[in-house]
Amino acid sequence: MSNLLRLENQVCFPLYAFSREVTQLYKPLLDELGLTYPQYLVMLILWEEKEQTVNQIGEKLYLDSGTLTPLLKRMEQKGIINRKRSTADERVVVVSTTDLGAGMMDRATCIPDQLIAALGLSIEELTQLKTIINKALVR
Amino acid sequence: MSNLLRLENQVCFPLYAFSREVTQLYKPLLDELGLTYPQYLVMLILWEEKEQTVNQIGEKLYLDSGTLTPLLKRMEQKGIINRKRSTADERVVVVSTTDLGAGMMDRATCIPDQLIAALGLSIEELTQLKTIINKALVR
DNA sequence: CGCGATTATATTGTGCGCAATGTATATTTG
DNA sequence: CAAATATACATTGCGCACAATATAATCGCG
Repeated sequence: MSNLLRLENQVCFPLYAFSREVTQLYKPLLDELGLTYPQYLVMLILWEEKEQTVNQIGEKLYLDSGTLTPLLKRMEQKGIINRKRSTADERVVVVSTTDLGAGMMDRATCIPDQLIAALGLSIEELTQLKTIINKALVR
Repeated sequence: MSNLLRLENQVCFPLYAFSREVTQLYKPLLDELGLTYPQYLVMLILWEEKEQTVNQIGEKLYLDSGTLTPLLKRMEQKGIINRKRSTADERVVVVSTTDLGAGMMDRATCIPDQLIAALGLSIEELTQLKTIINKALVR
């Protein structure tokens, strides 16, 4: 068979497997905050900028409303974010952290370091990884 | 706020976004075969070795029966694989390609090259990416 | 102003991914 | 050999992802 079709020769399979692996590495850390990984990404955005529309969140995370609407509703249920229609434009839903959600930031500050340690890659490797991936993402 | 919590400073977010992006790049190519990306990975395994147990597939793809059982049933429905209990050990389900599934390999040979082109990364970058990720995966 | 086009979000349906649990079959051990 | 244990797969339930479509609000253009 074609060598290129061998699983061991795939470039994208390690990427796919590693991405899931990383989510698993986050899990024990995020469990303490009661967040999933996509929910954590939303919180990162809201900790930076208190008010964001669904659209803005979607553009930053490359996710559409089919994913975000139910995800944000679950976060609202947990009491960590608010969702309210903009009065200026009734189509827009503005998302913001509640006090509870804002207060979680302190407990999250240790997560990046813990995760980097769990990955077991050097800073150079991490930088290379990020550089290569960002190059492909930007296109 | 902590610099490490900024979305733009995350290492894992680009990985997560890129992994999904790559699946989207595969989509038009795999649509012609009627496969999803995880199903394509299963076919790669079966094209290499005609008979594989659910367990062997799971170990190679890092997926459990909760994912594989329904996925393999869908592939069986499409008529591209067979699932049958081993007579030697009734617990084991042996998966193999049908003639239809085996015949799809020819049409798949062009996919790796097309995908690499779509990624827009140099061979060196692809090699680096694979090396770094594999190092983290092996641990 | 009115109406077609655009925009923002929601809904529906399908397919993963994974934790937790169930069930049947094998294997090990006393 | 029987009971305990381990193994292989299936099932259930939940949370993403994403395509396709729906709905409502706004915008732009004549």
